Amino acid sequence: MERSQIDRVSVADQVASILRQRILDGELRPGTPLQEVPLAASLGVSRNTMREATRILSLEGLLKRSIHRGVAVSQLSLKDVQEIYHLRRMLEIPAVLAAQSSRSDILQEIRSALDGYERSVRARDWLQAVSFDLQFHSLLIRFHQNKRLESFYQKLIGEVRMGMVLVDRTHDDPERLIPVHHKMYQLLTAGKFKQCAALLGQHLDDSEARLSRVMAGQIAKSSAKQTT
Amino acid sequence: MERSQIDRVSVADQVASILRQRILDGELRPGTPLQEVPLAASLGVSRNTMREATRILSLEGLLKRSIHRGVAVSQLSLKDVQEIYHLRRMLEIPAVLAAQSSRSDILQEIRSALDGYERSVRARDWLQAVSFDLQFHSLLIRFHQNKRLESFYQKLIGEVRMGMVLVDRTHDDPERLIPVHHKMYQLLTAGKFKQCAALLGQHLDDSEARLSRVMAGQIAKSSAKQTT
DNA sequence: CGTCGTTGAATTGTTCAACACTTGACTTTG
DNA sequence: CAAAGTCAAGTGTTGAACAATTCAACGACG
Repeated sequence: MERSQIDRVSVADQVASILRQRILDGELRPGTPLQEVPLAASLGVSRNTMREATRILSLEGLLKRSIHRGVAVSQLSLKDVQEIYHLRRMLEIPAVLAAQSSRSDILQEIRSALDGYERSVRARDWLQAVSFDLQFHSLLIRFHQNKRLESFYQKLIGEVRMGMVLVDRTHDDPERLIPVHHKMYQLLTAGKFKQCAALLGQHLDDSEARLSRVMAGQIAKSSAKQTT
Repeated sequence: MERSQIDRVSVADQVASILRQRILDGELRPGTPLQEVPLAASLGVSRNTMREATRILSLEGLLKRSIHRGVAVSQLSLKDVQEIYHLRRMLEIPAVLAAQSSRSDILQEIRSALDGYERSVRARDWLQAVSFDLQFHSLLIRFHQNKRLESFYQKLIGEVRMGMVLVDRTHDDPERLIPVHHKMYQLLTAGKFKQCAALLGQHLDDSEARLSRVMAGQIAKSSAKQTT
C-alpha cells in the first residue's frame, strides 16, 4: 500500500474511501457481494483492516451486512427512494428559505457547481454531471450552517447517487435540468427565496419520479434471476 | 463473554451496546479516555473486536477518535448544543404538524412514556426520567414515518443525553416539566397540532437554555485542570 | 418422487501475538 | 532554562489460526 505523504487518516479510512468511490461511481453495483479475503488482498491490506472499512461503509448505509453471510452493496427499494426524497424536501426547502444573499461565498460555490454541471453535460460525462448536480444541492444545505445536518445529508446523497449512476443516459436527457438549476440560482441571488423554494420543490418531485422509474426497472431486473 | 441465547448480532455490536449504555448513563463521562487493551480485557474480548466497537461508537458521535492518541468520550461544546437544538426544532415541530390523531398507536406510546416520566420523577430516578423524557420526543419523530430520520434523530438524542445526565439534580427541578409534556399530549389527542407545535417550540428553547448552562459549567470545570 | 437430515467446503466471526509508528513525558546537554 | 535526544506506552496494522455458520450437494427414507 503506497503512502505518498504524511497520512493523517488510518488505512481503514482510506480503504473505505476507495470502496465508497467505486460504489458511488457505479463500478460496484447494488447487490454485488464483497468477499473479505480477495478484496483485502487486491487492495494490499489485511483482513482486519478490510473489516473495519466495510464496517464504516455499512454504517453509512452503502453496504449491507448480514451476519455470517457477508456484505453486499446496498440495494435501494422504492420505499427507500420515497424516504430519502421526503427528507430532501424537508431539509433543502427550509435551507433555501433560510438562505441569505449575504452568504455570497456559498452563492459563488453554487455558481461554479452550476458551471461544472453544464460543462459535464456538454462533454457527455454523466458521472461528473451527477456529481455537480448533487453538489449543487449539497451547497443549498450549507445555508443551515449545521455540520451534523451536512454529514447526514451527505449520507442521503450517497444513497441517491448509488441509484443515479444507473440511469440510462440514452433515454434520459440531463440537458433538461440545466434551466431549472439556472433559474434557482437566479432566484437565490435575487433574494426571491420563496419562489426558489417552490421551484426546488417541483424539481425534487420530478427528480424523485425519475429515480423511482430507474429503481423500479432495477428491482425488476434483479428479481429476474438469470435471463441473459 | 456470556452467550445466553442465540446471538443474532456480532460481539462487536454487543460491546458497542455496552459502552453506549455506560456513556448514556453517565458512567463514562465526557472526556474520559478509553484504552483498548484494558477495556477489551475487562469485557473479555479481543483488541480487534474492541476496535470495531469503538469504530461504531465514534461514527455515532459518542466517542472521539484521534489518530495514535486513542479514543475518548465526546465532549459537547456550546456550539454543539446549538446545532443539536436547531435540528430538534427543525425535526420535531414538523413532526407534530404532520401528526394525525388517527395514529392512536403512537399516541398511546406517548401516553405511556408520559406516565413513565411522572413515575420516575416521583421516584427521584433521574436517569430513568431523562430516558422517558427523550422517549417522549423520539415518539413525536415517529409521525414522520421515516426510518432514516428516526435513526438520525436517535443519534442526536444520544448526544443530548450524554449532557443531560450531568445535570445537577438538586438545582434542577424535573417536576417542572411534567405539565408541559402533559399539555402537549392533550393538544395532540385533541388534534390541535399547531398549538402543540408552538408549545413544543417553547419547551425546546427552555430545554436548550438549561442544557447550555450545564455544558458551560462542565466546560469550565474541564478547562480548569486539577483544582481539588 | 420429494422431503428431510448429513456431510463438507467455503466464508465470516473472533482471537492472538507480533511488529511498526506515533506520542508525550522524561532526561540530557549546551 | 530551552532545545534536542531518549524511551516507554499506546495505537495502527499485519498474518495466521481456530470457531461458528451458511449453503449446496448428496443420499436415506418414507
